[in-house]
Amino acid sequence: MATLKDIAQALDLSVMAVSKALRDASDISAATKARVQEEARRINYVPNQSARNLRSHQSRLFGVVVPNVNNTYYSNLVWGIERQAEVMGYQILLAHSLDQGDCEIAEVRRLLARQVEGVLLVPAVRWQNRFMTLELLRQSGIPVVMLDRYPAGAEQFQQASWVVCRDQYGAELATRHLLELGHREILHLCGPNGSSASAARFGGYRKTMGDSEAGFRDNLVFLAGSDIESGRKAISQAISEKVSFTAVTAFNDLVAVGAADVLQHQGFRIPTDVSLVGFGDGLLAANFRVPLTTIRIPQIELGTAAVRLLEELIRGAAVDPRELPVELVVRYSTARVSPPA
Amino acid sequence: MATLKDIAQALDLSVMAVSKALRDASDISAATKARVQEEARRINYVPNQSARNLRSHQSRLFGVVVPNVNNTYYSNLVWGIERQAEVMGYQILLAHSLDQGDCEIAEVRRLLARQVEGVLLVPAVRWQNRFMTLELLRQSGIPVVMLDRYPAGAEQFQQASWVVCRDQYGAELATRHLLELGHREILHLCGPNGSSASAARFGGYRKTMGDSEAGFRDNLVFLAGSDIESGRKAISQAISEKVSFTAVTAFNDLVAVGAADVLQHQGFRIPTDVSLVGFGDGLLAANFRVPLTTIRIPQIELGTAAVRLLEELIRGAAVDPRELPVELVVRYSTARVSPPA
DNA sequence: ATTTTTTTTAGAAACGATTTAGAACTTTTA
DNA sequence: TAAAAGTTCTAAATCGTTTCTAAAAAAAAT
Repeated sequence: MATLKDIAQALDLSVMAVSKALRDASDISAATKARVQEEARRINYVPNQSARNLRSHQSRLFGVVVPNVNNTYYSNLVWGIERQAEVMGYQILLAHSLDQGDCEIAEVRRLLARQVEGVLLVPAVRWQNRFMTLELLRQSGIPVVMLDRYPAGAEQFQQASWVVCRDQYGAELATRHLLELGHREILHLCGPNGSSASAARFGGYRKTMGDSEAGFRDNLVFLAGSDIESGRKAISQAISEKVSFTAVTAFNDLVAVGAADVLQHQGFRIPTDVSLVGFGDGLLAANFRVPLTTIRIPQIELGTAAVRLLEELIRGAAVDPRELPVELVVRYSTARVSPPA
Repeated sequence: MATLKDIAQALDLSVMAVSKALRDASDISAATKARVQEEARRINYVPNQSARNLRSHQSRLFGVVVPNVNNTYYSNLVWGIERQAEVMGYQILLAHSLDQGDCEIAEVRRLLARQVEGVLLVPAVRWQNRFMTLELLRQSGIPVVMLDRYPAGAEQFQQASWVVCRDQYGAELATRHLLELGHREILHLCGPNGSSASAARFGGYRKTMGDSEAGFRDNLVFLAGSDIESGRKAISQAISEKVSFTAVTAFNDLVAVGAADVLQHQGFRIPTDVSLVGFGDGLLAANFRVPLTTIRIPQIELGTAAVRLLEELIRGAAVDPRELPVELVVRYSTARVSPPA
């Protein structure tokens, strides 16, 4: 592999001059720069980032930790992150937490070993110690931006911030939409415990129900999770408990899909018998068996916004967390409540 | 950030001894190792990978280039890759080619600058020069494993290999399935030009049709691509050309979904009027409006197998490309052909 | 007690770039 | 014409680790 030294020798220059020429420094003549650049191209010179990094303490590397890229929601975040990072001249190291705290911290440690300049993190929902990762990052002086969710009390970490969507408002929109269609018995299938997004969406549901004539009743709330299977289980439980309902709000599209699956198998028609609202608006929502009414999250923007925040943190600025807007997308899984048979 | 030196000073040892102790070298006493490891933990020591890499020429880094992680198919590959890489002690740098040759080569160059020990690549379908990337990698002495597709003639690159699925066989399965259901007029919606996968799947379709009594007719073949929109366009063209057909084989699930969308809008019922087979079996296939009969690709295994091949290449072994098995998954988008009205 | 062998630790150099400081040369200014 | 200023390049030190070589200490053998 060619090095600066090779170029320097070929052109009878100092290594320094070559280094500076390639970085377009001001104190190198245009003629020399041209010669150097040509030679560099000729021998296919690729700078050694490890050496550069070691000396300059600039890795131009971001670490990204998501539960799994398998999930479209997270892969959209990663996509947004990578696109924006590339624009700003950074590359990304991708790691998976599997939503487990111990994996998360192990991965962050590995990222730190690579001298990443910042970390983008979808915090694992299950922590043994909620702040361990943030604490480690603080100790290392590495800023972090969380996406999608964040632990309550994260404000105390100066080098941390987060980008989420307006979860509570989104859930309010969803619930209000159902109320306006005449539904009164509306289930809520909660997301995983320990996720601020779950809490916020549940909060939006509870508030809207409480403010309505329907009122909030906690026997209409079921713990699901964030995947299809959890949606199946939750709705099955609701059915087996013989709860009466005409509509369902789900933590996300996958939970909605799982619920829809079971409902249809049990003979409920959607939306004739049961209306259903998802959250997220991934590819699946629009193309599901019955296209889902859902709350649209600007997933890619979540990623790009997070990188922008991270850059500000790196520059030492104090940044406020951001909340991105959401909107209701009405498709075919919701309809006016049908009069009781 | 704590360094080896800090530990050495605290324990009154040489930097070397500490370095070796942490790597569990054979010529350091157990007592010293214990002391060192304890101190390392105490001060939260994280080794500097850049320095390590610079000196030892081992980055323990793989570069991964996919068109976009947005696409579930590719994100599944990335997931498989990362999982296996982690097992083998490697981290991954993720980059996007957008399926464009110039992006691809630029990204590979950036990966090389990071001293990656190997590259995993889904080659862009559009090359200005098909072998440019492989050539660059050969020059740099970095092995590469391609996934999903590869340029014809790639055998000449000793440090390159690839992992694909049995594309041709899969298309044969799909076509035969339709023939067995009594279909004779079967469309094929091709994948992008320049992809070996497209060619192989088309080949499987052509062979099976040619061998059957139905025979192969090229007016039943339409160029689509790899996304939903391209599926829409291709089927629209088929309809506008007034081609008579009772079944469709699509390059992948997304193309199938796009086609189904248009078909249903135009009043065709699936599978009553038109049978449809996808390829891939992503999340969407099982949960689409009408659950798709499709060819299952072991996407995650594709990723893990690729990493294993890459490791062999790194060890200097000559490896043969791999073909992973596929299987037909019958759902609800295919049915016996209905007698002409 | 001396030599040999084995175990354990230390020193110096190196990896490939950048930072800092300053030298050599040219041009401008007084 | 000498001093000041600007331009262009160079030398040496350095980043944090590992490799290579060798020295010191401990244990075993004579």
